[in-house]
Amino acid sequence: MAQATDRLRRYLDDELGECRDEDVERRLEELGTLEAALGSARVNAELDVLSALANGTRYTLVRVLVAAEGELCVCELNAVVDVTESGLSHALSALVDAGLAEGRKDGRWRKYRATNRAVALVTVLEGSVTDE
Amino acid sequence: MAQATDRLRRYLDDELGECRDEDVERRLEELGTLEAALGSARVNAELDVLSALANGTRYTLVRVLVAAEGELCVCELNAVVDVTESGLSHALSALVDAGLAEGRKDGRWRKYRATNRAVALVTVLEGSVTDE
DNA sequence: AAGGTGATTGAGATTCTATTCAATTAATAC
DNA sequence: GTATTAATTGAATAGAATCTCAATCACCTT
Repeated sequence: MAQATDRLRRYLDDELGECRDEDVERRLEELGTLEAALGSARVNAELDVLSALANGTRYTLVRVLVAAEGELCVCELNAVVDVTESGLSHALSALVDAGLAEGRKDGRWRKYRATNRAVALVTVLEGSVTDE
Repeated sequence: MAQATDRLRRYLDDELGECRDEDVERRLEELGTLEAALGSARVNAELDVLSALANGTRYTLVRVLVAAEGELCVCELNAVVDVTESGLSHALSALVDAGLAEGRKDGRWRKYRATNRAVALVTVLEGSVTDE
């Protein structure tokens, strides 16, 4: 950290024309403010969601559930991803934990649907990756 | 796949009251359509973006760059993440590859900024993870 | 040109993740 | 009750991602 601070000092010296200890302190505080703007708990929550989505199997499931605009049975989802039944169950469980899917029991079948969060994220991803 | 199809057949039999071969075929095709709605190339592109974001170091960088609303020097970014200079460089490189950041050389310093894509995604993530 | 500094790159060790197999739970049918 | 099927859970392993170290490139200053 000390070395990084040295470099920052030289940078500020370059930018400001001069650089005193207080300039470095101030800039470090500004950067810390940017970082802490929303708190690490929130960043971690967002990271959990991103991590849940960042996998081919899980993202495919989310995409299909969003496209379906309603519930799909596990046995149906099994046809769209290339994993074992167990792998599918793990994937769905992770999506539920991340608030991206909801499941309910219907007799001996179990059905899942996409949450609003999933719909919002898929929509933005589609849009933002399109306008390449 | 054959076994999964058997289960799907029993499910459809349950849902429809009866189930012929063509019912299973039709449902499989419907599911395939949902999956292929946007093409795997596009899904892969979206997955690349998600993978780039789904890491503490990189997501923190994106959050800080978005919050900064402008350029930040590598030497400044070094103060907000807890990795070596090398690790920071790798992280920034991955963000650029994913279209989440842009870098430019400014004399002997190098500066990065968030792209519109990054702003859009961070905004939605903030919003969707808030309304828990 | 030489030296110093900012930043990147590639390789390797470590750490995490995704998937499968085996076992278990839950629901229905007999 | 027992059997059968749907789905989940936990443990183990194979594979991928992340980080650091060392070396290198790029730019500025003298």
